[in-house]
Order: sequence, then C-alpha cells, then structure tokens
Amino acid sequence: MEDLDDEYKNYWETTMFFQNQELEFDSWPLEEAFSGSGESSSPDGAATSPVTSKNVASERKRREKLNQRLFALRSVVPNISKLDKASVIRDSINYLQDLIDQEKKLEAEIRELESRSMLLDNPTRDYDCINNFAGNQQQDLSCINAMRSKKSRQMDYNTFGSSITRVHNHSLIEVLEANEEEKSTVETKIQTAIAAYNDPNCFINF
Amino acid sequence: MEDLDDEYKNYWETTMFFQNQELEFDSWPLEEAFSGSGESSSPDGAATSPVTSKNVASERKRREKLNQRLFALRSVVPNISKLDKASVIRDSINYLQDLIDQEKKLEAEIRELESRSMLLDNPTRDYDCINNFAGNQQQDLSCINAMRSKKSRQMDYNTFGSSITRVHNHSLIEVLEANEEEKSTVETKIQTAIAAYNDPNCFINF
DNA sequence: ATTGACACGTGAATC
DNA sequence: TGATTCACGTGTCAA
Repeated sequence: MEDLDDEYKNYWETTMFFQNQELEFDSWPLEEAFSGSGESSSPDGAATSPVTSKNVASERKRREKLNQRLFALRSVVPNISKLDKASVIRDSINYLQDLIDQEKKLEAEIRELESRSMLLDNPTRDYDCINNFAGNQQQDLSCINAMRSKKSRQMDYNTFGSSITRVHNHSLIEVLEANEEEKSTVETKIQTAIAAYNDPNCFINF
Repeated sequence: MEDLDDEYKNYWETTMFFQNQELEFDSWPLEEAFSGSGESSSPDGAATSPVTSKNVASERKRREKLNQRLFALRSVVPNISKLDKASVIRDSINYLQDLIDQEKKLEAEIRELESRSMLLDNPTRDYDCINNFAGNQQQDLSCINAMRSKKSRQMDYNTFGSSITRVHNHSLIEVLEANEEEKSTVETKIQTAIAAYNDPNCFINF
C-alpha cells in the first residue's frame, strides 16, 4: 500500500511519463481481481462487498485519468511555478489569459496593417478629401461637412463598431472580468477614441 | 454529512458563485472547532486526535482551493463539452493548443503583411502627399493640424486597443467576483454610446 | 514538531 | 438498474 503511494508521489513530483504509471497499474488488477472475485476480507476482518470493490477500482481509474489530464496540462503550459496541482491549474489559467490577450493584440495589429494596405491600394479617397479641402480653401465647415457625409461616416462607424463588438463579443470572458476601475478606464478610452473620430480635422480612415 | 456532499455537488454542477460556497464554509468551522477542541469521539467510538482534526480541516481547505481553481479554469475556457473535472481539463488543453496554433498563424500573417507593405510602401509616401500639399499651401495650418490629428488619432487607437486588452488582464479573483449585473451595465453603456455615435443627427461631443 | 500535499477507500448521489 | 462522479476522512511522506 505504501509502495503505491510512493509511486504516485514520484509520478506527480517528477517528470515521469504515463507509461510508467500505466505499468504500475498494469500490475494492480491482479490484486484487484483477487479482491473482486474472491470476496476477500480486509485486514480488520470486515467483508468487502463486490460492489464496493468495483467502486474502488472505478475510483482508482478515475483518479488516474484525472492525474493524466493534469500532467498533460502541465506539459502544455510553460513556466509552471510549482508542481502543485492547484498551482498547475493557476498557472495554466494565467497563461491562457496571456494567450488570449496576445491574440487580440495580434488581431488588432493585423487589422491595422490590412487597413493600411487598403489605403495604399486605392488612395483616391484620401486625395479626394485633400483636393476637396484644397478647393474650399477658406477652411469653413463645407470641407468638414463633405468629409462627414453620411456614407463615409457610416463606413467608418462600421469599422469602428465591429472592432468594438468583436472586443466584447469574445466569449463573454472580458465581460466577466471587468471590475469598477477597469470599467471606467475602458469608458474613458472609448470616449477619447470617439472624440478623436469626431474631430473635424481627422479625415483619416479608422 | 450528506448535506455537505450535496452542497458540493451543487457547487460543482451548477453555476453557483463562490460567495455561496464561502458562506457554506463559514458555517463549517463550527463543527470543525467542536471536533477539534473537544476531542470528540467519532461514531465508531474511537477518539479523534487534535492533529487528525487539523488534518481534516487542512484537507478540506485544499479540496476547496482546487475546486475553486478548476471552476475558474472552466469559466475561462469556452465550449466546455462536459462539466466533468477531467473533461474540463481536457477541453482546456485543447483550447490552449488551438490558441497556440492560432497565435502562430497570426504571427505568420503579420510577418507576411509587414513584408508586403515593406515592399510596396515607401514609408514617406503618406506624409509626402500631405507635406507637399502643405508646402504648396504654405499658410494652411489646418493641414498641419490634420496631420497632427492623424498622428494623435493613431495614438488614441493604440491606447484604445491596449486598454481593451488590459480589460481582461486580470487576476483569478476578479473572475470570481464578476456578476451578471456588471456585465449588462458595461454592455448597455457601450451599446448606448455606439448608437448615439451612429446617429447622423448627433453632432454633439460625447 | 508542524505544515502541506498526496493517494486511498468509502458512501452518497446523479443519470 | 448499473456505471460514473463526487466529497469526505484518514494515513503517509517530505520539507
């Protein structure tokens, strides 16, 4: 009995692979079958019912599976601080969130790069805007009004809005995560962005 | 005894929050202290040593912590097939690997986009256009303002994006503390802002 | 000596 | 029904 505990300890604490573990368990069904078929008595003299022994085996298998999964998780996540079960899960969560954040960053960067290359592909709109601006040189509101025609504005809104909705569409995780401080921060940033967009002098696509 | 088991079952199977759980456990140390201080005897008549009761409490706490972590993990990973412990870890591993793969993909895409824009884009082109225009219209300050606006807007965009990513850069505790009410509040405010922004008749500042 | 982490067996509950 | 999952208490080992 103590041997098994020891083996489990080693299994968990070291980087031993599952084959060893399964080998360990390959040697177990012997005693298990013996105890299951023969109604063997436990050391204290009480008889073990067959359903109980079944349950024992099942439970042992369940524990093994869970440890297996946990070990696999540990092998996927880098920089595990402690080999503790709870610590493994904790580090996994942190790593997962880091990954999600980085993915969002990369997606934003891709969007920006794509839009920039879009600008390069057909820059007529920019030139139109500048020409229009040059035509109405008196710097009155006409240029601004032209720039803020419903069409262009709607288009810009779509780009802007889709990015927003995508942000808080992301599997409702970040919604769960928002606390008071961050909420206000987000709001401030959104208002800043909207104000910048509202700026008449801003004629660049989002 | 069965009550606790029941509560644990509910705790795990449902989306019950940890406050309830902690409430559950706030009521537990009573019996625990009773058993710890009084050397109470177990039903079979054997005396329970204080070190044993300590061990029991410690073990209970450990189990609670592990379940907490597992629950948090479950809240982070979308599309959990089964609420089983092992299944949760399994789905987490799959999701993690998907994320890693996608991250590599995105990085490759970014690399390609950057190299393509490097090839096609001479970096001064954007500003050349505006600078030439500004040079021709030497007195036109609005163009310079526009340029500055572009730059500042881009800064805002970047800040905005980073703030978004910072929203879900949280610790585990914040996930546990989040509730439905905050979720709907944030979402409503964002929707309201976007709707108002979308209104073509709305020219007021946000 | 104390603490923390583990595997184990067991009874209950859910499907 | 039987199989599966769970929380629990306990003994053991290591730091």
